[in-house]
Amino acid sequence: MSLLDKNRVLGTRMKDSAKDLGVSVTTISKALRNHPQVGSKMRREILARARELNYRPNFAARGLVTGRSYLVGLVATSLHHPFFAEIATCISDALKKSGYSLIVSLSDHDSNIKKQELDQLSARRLDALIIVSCDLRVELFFRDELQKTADSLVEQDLPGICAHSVRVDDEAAGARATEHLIDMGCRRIAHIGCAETTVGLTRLEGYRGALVHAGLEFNEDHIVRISKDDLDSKLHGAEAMTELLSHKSRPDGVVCFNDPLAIGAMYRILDSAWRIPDDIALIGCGDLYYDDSLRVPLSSIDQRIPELAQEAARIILRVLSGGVPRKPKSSVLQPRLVVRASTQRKEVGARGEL
Amino acid sequence: MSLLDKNRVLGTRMKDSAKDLGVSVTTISKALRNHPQVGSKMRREILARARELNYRPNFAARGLVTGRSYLVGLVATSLHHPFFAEIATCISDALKKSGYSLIVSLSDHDSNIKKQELDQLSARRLDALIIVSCDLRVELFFRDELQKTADSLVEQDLPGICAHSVRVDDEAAGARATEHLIDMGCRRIAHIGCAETTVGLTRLEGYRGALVHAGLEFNEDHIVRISKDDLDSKLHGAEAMTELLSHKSRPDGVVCFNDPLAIGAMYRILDSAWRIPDDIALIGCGDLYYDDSLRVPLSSIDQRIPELAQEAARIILRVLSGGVPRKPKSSVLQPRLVVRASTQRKEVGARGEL
DNA sequence: TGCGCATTCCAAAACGTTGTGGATATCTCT
DNA sequence: AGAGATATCCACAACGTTTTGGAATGCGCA
Repeated sequence: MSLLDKNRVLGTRMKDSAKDLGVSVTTISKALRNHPQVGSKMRREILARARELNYRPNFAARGLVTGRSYLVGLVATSLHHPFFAEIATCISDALKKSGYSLIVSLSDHDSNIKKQELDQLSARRLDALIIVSCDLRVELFFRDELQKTADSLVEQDLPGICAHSVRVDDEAAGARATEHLIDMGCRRIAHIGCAETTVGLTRLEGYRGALVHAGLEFNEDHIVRISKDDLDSKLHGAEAMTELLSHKSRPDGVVCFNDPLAIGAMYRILDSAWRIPDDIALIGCGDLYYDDSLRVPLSSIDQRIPELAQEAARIILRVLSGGVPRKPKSSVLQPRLVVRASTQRKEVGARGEL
Repeated sequence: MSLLDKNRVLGTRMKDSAKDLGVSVTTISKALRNHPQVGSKMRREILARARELNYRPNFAARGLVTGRSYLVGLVATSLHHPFFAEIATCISDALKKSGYSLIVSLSDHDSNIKKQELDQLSARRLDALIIVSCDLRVELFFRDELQKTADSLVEQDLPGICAHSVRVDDEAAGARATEHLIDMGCRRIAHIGCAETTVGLTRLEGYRGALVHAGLEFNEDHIVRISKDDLDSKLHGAEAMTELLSHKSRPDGVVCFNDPLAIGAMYRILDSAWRIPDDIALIGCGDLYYDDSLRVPLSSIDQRIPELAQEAARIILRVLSGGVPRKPKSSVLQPRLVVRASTQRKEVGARGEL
């Protein structure tokens, strides 16, 4: 009864076809994996029978002997943010094609990864681990464990961890956005950003660098720093814009840390009867929140998430297939400018017209 | 070298502590799982040693003998939609506590589940499968396979499949929203909905039922049907509202299929210089897109996703722990009305004032 | 002392697969 | 025909855990 039950749930085994066809399980195992040691007519016969019986290999048994689980872990803080959801979707997509499945581990409520969670993941003998997080506290827990599995991969740079790393160049993101506004003729370019995250600081650095490089003045009055928890709030974007508009030297261009902030700024600008982009050009970052109800289509910086995910998957697959670059490599993708109406001025190159 | 490599990656085994402590692996196995057959001092000793060696059980080996993978699959079309992201997060959270991990399988690009994907999932011997999808085509592929695993669970009702089911009462959602507008004194209540999905049709049914029950007229001119692909578009909400405003009998209340449509409608109403909620009361559904930049905070119907996910997890855990209600049970959660400014009229009960 | 009974431990057999080291045929070339 | 190569196939031992059916020990009790 217990045995019967098990068989029903666990499905057919190699042994079953073996008895039927009068061959050994070894031969079946090899036939199913296209091992050259088995002849073509035999292979055809075995495959046919396997299909008949609806045979599926038992991953647990296979994993036990090969030491591989064909499982990849994804650790993230949340799926609510489109950035993470997009990453998860793309990675799952890319890995699936090679027979890997994705285990997600989310630490939504408290942003710390719990000990128990870590234990679970490492007990599963994951073939690879992908960490994508803006929260550096993740690092503390994972540092010890990570060192042991060479096949891990980190999205953001976590200092002190030996792992592959794929990320987008945040400084370039800030710089590209700023340069674009400069190209469009803006001369008093403001920044609505965040000083509490690494990403925010780096983009700010890119913004500053672009200004300096173009010989423009870096004006502290043109910087508004948003708190970490208010970053996805259009309301705070609008408030920041109010502050910028109140200064004596009104900006003629605004680089925003992300799209929600930019959208908030946009509404405030329009409500104050300024024109976009003619009076004030506006650009966001992330290109995730493009919203068809926007009054002016928003230019943004594409973070190239699909390529990011694909590169991560590519590295994992290469490491796992044995063609190993054991030395952790850190690859940096260049963000891409997406120009829409919010920055597209007709009279390009007409400098200093204000 | 190959062996050495494996040991490094696979970690310490029971055998290792066994040799150290001079006990058998059986005893260790039982001690680690709090089996009563092992004495308390021995257990303490073993646990201490395991902690020292940073021992983690090998799930593959355990799964091979127990027939359980401690893996739960989640099949969804996409994580981009907040509804799915929320479900995934909550389910992962609830299962994690009992030692289960969540494997996600997304079929984003083509909405059909691919054969290969199904094979992968069933090869993993998942302990349970959760299907959450608006797309009934999923059913065709899964019907055969699902019948074999009794521990599966479906979020939406899939006809012809024998499985547990947890869902929110869509008809009630449509009805609650409509009743609320009636309570607020609305008499010409329009509906911006969708006739291409089951959910849309059921909510429409709830809307109609509430009208009839209150003795109000069901007016075909007050129904706008949005195409399945435009459901998350504020723009289409606005267009629908334009159409409603153009009719001779202007609605004094609008029930929208979801929040994005409602937000689009809201902007069109305000742009046409009508007041919300005094001239036109407005309610959405889903309560997912609450947006702090909204000009009027939007009333909505809470779909109770966390409870939905927890109920799903609870069923799974109960089935898996052996206290089995083998007969598939279908539980239906009641949606909850969330009242905000877009429907909150001061003069409640003042009926027929227009 | 000898008997029953807990308590505490263990050896051996699973679980379903893969890898190793032959064994047995079949062909090729002299 | 005989030697060597080449193609097929197979028995057996892993992999790390759980489960089963005892075996040993210590205890009270007659």
